[in-house]
Amino acid sequence: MSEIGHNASATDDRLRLLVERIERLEEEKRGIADDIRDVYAEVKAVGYDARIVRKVIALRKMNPDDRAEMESVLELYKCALGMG
Amino acid sequence: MSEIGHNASATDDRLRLLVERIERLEEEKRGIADDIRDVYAEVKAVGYDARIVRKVIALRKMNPDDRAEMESVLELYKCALGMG
Amino acid sequence: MSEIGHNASATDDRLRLLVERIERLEEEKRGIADDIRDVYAEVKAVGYDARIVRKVIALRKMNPDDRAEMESVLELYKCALGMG
Amino acid sequence: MSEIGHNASATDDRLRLLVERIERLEEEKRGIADDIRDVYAEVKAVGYDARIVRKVIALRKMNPDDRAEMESVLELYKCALGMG
DNA sequence: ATTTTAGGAGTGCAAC
DNA sequence: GTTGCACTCCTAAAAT
Repeated sequence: MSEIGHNASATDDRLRLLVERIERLEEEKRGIADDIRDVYAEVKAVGYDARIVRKVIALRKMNPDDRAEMESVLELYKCALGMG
Repeated sequence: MSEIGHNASATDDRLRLLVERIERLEEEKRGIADDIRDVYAEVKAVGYDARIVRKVIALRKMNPDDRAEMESVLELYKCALGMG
Repeated sequence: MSEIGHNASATDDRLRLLVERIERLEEEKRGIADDIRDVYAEVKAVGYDARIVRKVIALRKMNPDDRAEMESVLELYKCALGMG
Repeated sequence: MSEIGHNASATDDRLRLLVERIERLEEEKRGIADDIRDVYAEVKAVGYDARIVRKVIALRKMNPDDRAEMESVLELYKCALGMG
């Protein structure tokens, strides 16, 4: 049983270490998410519309050509639907 | 026990009925979601950009004043960030 | 220009029809979601914990194999923490 | 107009700074998400089932009371279906 | 290539 | 009214 027990323990430890690494990283990630939430709170506190700031940030993530294309297609569809 | 048994059954039935009503409604909802998916497939099949059609539909959901306001604020922020 | 105008209109109509179909379906979907909300209100009104009812319904959605797997994972977790 | 111009610039800078802080934090967050992905790759490489490891980690996140509640709900579900 | 799956974003609801 | 929570949807990665 000692052999088996030893092997099982080694396996358990390896799994445990991996799990703990992931959990630590997830905690860091959560911390950063909290920071982001705080900044959005500040955005709102100083009078900006957080929802729109989110949209702007999403737009900034796109490359300029894609953004221009998207915007022009959107205009096209809006016109087609009488929303111009 | 018959009293308790009877009460428990009545309670179980009431719960079961509520659960089954919810499940039936959820199934209906899923069916409609599937239909929507199908229409988007058709949107794409005839050459439109489904993602942008989604955006247009979201815009149509807003009342015109809110939409105008949102669009103007978005422009404002874009200019503030040199994305004009 | 009449040709172009005609084509453009036909295209516009096709888009519009698709959009309207989607909007009608989304409205139906919203109606059903409202019905579900009502049933949950009733669930709560007669004394059940709506949150737990949600969990029960989620469990009922799972197939037996997944449920069995989930249970074995629970055991695994307990063993890993010396709670076996 | 210089006053107004100055104020506008100050406002713009404030928005820009907030946006840049958010973008930096989001980049950090993405970096950590990548690290997590790497650990899961290692989990798999040494022979564990990453999907089950995910479930275990999710279970470890729950507090004991929630876990106890979940278990009792499982029982409830089984009873409701005559599997008690 | 296709299909599934996880992660993330956005939306709406309820509780405080 | 605001904050947090739950659900839904969408996108991007992974596996087959």
